[in-house]
Formats: sequence, structure tokens, C-alpha cells
Amino acid sequence: MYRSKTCGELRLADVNNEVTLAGWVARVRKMGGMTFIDLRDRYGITQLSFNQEVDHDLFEQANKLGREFVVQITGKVAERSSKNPNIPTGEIEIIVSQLKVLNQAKTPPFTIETDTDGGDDIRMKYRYLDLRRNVVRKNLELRHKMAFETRRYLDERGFLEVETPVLIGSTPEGARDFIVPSRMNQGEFYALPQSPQLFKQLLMVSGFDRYFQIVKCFRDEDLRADRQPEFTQIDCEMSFVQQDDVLNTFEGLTKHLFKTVIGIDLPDFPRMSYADAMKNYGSDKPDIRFGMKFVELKDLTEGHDFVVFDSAGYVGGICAEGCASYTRKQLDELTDFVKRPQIGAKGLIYVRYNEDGSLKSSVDKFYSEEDLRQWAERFGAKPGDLMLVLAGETEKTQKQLSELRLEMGSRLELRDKNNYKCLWVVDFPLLEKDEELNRFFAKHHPFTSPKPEDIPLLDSDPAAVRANAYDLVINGVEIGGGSIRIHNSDLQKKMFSVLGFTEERAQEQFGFLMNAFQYGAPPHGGIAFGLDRFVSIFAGLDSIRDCIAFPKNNAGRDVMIDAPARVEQEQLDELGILLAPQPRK
RNA sequence: GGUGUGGUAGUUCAGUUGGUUAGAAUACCUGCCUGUCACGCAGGGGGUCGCGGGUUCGAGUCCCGUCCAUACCGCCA
Repeated sequence: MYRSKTCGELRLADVNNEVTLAGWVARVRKMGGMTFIDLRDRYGITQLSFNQEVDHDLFEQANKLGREFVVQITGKVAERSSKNPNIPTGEIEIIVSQLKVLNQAKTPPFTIETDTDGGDDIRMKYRYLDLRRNVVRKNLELRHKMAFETRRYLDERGFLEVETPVLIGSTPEGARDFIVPSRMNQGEFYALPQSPQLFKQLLMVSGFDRYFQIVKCFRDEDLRADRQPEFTQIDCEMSFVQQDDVLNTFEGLTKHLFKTVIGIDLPDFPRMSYADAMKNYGSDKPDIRFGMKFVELKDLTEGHDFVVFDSAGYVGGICAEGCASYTRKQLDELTDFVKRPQIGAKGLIYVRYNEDGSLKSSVDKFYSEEDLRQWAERFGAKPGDLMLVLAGETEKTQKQLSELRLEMGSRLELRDKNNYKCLWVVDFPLLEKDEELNRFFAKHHPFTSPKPEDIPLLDSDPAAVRANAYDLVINGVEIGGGSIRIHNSDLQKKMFSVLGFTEERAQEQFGFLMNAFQYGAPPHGGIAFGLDRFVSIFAGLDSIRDCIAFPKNNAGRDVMIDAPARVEQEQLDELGILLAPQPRK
């Protein structure tokens, strides 16, 4: 037996007990005649005490220990004469009688502490050391708890976890696939799943009317702080359900997780149409922790010879409460913010509603104080507020205004990480037009069902067709999304034809699903949550990387194991793959 | 593919207008210290200033190129 207790559990009640502990040397404090060692394991830190007068040899051994040595000790639990209220084990220490070094350690390249001195780069390279840190380990514990409670909740409601294959075929719709060459079928390739979408629908045909899976998915696209090439979904599908059934079930799951994992009771989630989300927030994932809804001004601004507004398809703004006192410098900062190439606005117009009731704007040349008062009325502004207005092409301007709204929300500290606001966004458009290719793409995926009342529009005005599709948004982060699927093969054929698929091509790519649907597909629908994002919301992280044990960097590399890497020519030969010669790095 | 930011000691960073031997903190090593818990005190070692080129009497500093990291845009739910 290596240990009888862990480093996190001993208390005053254990005093005088003999215990054996094992762990890592976190810190050595030499006081001359005494040495204190912080012994660390997953569960906490326990102080070891060595006294030269009690056992000189042992004392000398302890003084030779280095950081991160793995040791096993036996000793007696004793009450400390000076206590440390900052740690749970702070009232006791171990008077060590035996010390065994289980393994030595090189000095780590950064300190293994909550406030480490290591930057991201070095922490990723030595991720196994980084994971010894409290803060990182806590994120993984949180992740475990969320996955565990998800399984408990879904299991209690009759959901069955079924594994689906990882080596599947490529489909060109949606994100780029990761491709895996087949040795036994040279010249042919598997793809890794972007999601188990087709398989979960087939499981519905098979009669598994409540399926879920906590499953890795893969997308070969560029990374972001909230995007990894491999990520984990809580993937679900249900039969004999309508949209409300899915929303209620997974609103329940979300509430269950909030309650059991971080002890928060949430009220029912509001539901907002996609159209309203775009109109009021310029985003399909609005952060509703704060208001600052868009106000449209186009009709009020016309006829004043202000060409910027007159030529714009959209004139709209937001009202920042109490910001009339913003200095010229602060306004310039905001202007620079919206003019950054990533946002791309041409400029920013402001109207100050001064405390004395007067109105002052950057467009006073074109609009009288009376005109501005009309604006203010529509904004619902009061003295002391600042109105910020953007103008331009409708969709672009709304997007820019959305960025400005979020920026103002942050500046005004309205986006508290510990305040959680969940939202269902519903009635997404079914299709999205690619202006360059002049064809429609499925906004969600090609199996999403249109709203029955909108089906006639499929021929006359495809862009106006709404889908039975929905997203769960928490604090402006898209946590999950899903839809009610098409289960009627005629409607599915119709959908493919709207998407510009020939019958042959639809048959070639999705034939197995369409064939399956001819054998009695039940009405069904589902949803998938991004577990990584969900965990990072709970953990208050800006990036999903720190809730993933071994994440990839910005370029999709694992800097710890140095992957991807070249392979031997023999391996390529077996696969029948010829590489164009490339210079060695 | 694009834009911004960064790359200097093991680590995190500072480094003025281009000017003498490149600094701090921390980590590491040595010594002192019997109640520390970010222990303290004294001393010490440690640098390809990412890499390549250029301008200059002189480059960590300016210019060009390149590589790496990172946030974002494109892309992607």
C-alpha cells in the first residue's frame, strides 16, 4: 500500500493517527533546524514537518528533496503550533518518521502553482505539468461532473447512449472533413465525422427513440479561442417529438446542470425568433445579460442632405446609459474600434444627451436639436445618455452595431461572468443564399425540416422559408443547436432539389439515408451541445483550451507530442500515397 | 489567405533619441536561520536579445524578409 490517506483529507480529528501519504514535493521551506514540506496530490496539500533534533538523518534527507520529487512518507498527524487558515489541512501537519523518494524530478520549467510564472506556450509544451496545477485540474473536474450529470439526466429519461463510427465517408456539405486514407481500399478515403448526424437519424429509423452520445467530432477548419479541430458534443436525437418536446427536454438538462454542478436555479428560458434577434441585436446569438437593443432611425434621418445616412440601407444605433460624459478621446476610441478592419464600419456618429437636457451630436450640421430630440425619444434616452449610430448596408451594419453593443456592454461592466442568461433562438431561416455561387445552402443541414406553413414558399421565395431549427445561447455563446428533421422522402427530395442537388448526386451522397427513410422513418428531431464551450462558460474561461486536457494550438498542432508530423515513406507506400516533394523544415 | 499584438536569463517581463560591461522579479545553486506556509537574510551562476539580411563608426533598439506564438476577419455552428 502506497498511501493510507490523501493529501487533502486530514483534519484535527485525525491527530495522533499514523498515516502514510504519497505525492509531489510542491515546496520546501528550510528554517534552519526545521524543514517544512508541502506535499501535493490531486486532493490537496499537507504540510510535512522535519526537526533536526528529532531525527537528524531524516532531516538531512528532507533537505535534499527538490521540487516535484515523488515521495512517500509515514508519520503521525499532529496539531500545528501555528496554523494556516487558508488551506483545509492547515490545522495539522505530519511529523514524519519515514521518508522514501519514489522518483526524482528535474526542475520544472515553470512553477506548479495557481499563479504560475509560465506563459501559454510553455504550459502547452509541458501540459502534463500544467495539469498538476489546481486551476487547470478543477476545470477537468468540472468537465467530468458535467458529463456525468448529463448522463444521469438523460439516462433517467430513457435515453440510450449508442456509439457511432469514427471512420465514415466524406460529405462535402458544411465544414471541411478530416480525411483518412484507406490502406485496404487504395485511392479511397474515410472521413472523420463532423457530427454523428446521419447515424443518429438512422438510429431513429431503427427505433431507438431516445439516443444520446458524448462524442468527439472533427472539423478541419481554422481554429479560434472557442474552436478546436476535435471537440466534444453532447449529441441527442428523439423520435415522435415536436420542437417543444426537444426544447423542454434540453432546457431541463441545462437547468439540471446549472443546479447540480454550480448550484444555480435558472428561470425558464426566453424564446426569441431569429428575425427578432437580428433586428434587435444584430446577432443570432445575442448576449441578453444587458439590453441596449438596436433602434432604427432611417425614417427620421431622411431629407436632411446627410449623404451618409441618405445612401444607407440601414441607420440604427444603441443607447449607452450614462455615457454622455464620454470624452472626445473615449469617443475616438470607439470610432477606431468600429473602424478596425475586422469590424469595418466607415465611421461612428454620436449624440450626447447632456445632463442639462441639451443635445449635441457629431452631425449637428445636418440635424437640429429638435431632430435629435426625436431620435432620443425613439431611443428612450434620458439626460446623461449617449447614443451611438451606425449607417450602411443593412446586414453589415447590424453586424457592426452588434460588435459595438458587445463592446459597450463590456465597458459598462454589464457582462458579469457569474450572471447567466440562457436563451432559445428559434425559427432560423432554412436556407442561406451564397451570392457568389448564386445558389442556396442549408443553414443548418439538408435534413432540417421547413415550417409546414412555409413549405409553399420553397418554390416562390426560398430565402423566406423558416426552419424548425433552434439554438441554445448562453451569455452570447452558442452552446447548442438542432432541428426537427425531414422524415418524408418526398419533402427530402424537394429539399435536395432546392439545394441544387441532382437526384443522382443526392442518391450518391445520402442514398443510404433516403433509402432508410423509405422503411418507416418516425418523425424525429434532436440537438447537440458543445461540451467544451459549456464547460468553459461554467468555469468562466474565455478560451475552451483550458477545459480540454490536451488541446491543440492555433495552428492545429499539439506542441507537446509534436503532431502532426511526417510519416515514413513505407507507410505512405502502403497507402499508395505519393507526396509532392517538399523542403524539410 | 488577411489584420493586429508579441518573441530579450529556466520563467514572466523592463530596456529611454541607435551609444560604454543588457537589467528586475521569480526559479535554480551555496551559506545562515527552530514555526514557516509566496518564510526571511547574504552571496552566486545563468543571455545565439527568434532566425537571416540590410542601414550605421556603432543595432536588443531603425529597415526588409522569414519563422513561431496569439486574438480576430475570411472559413466554421
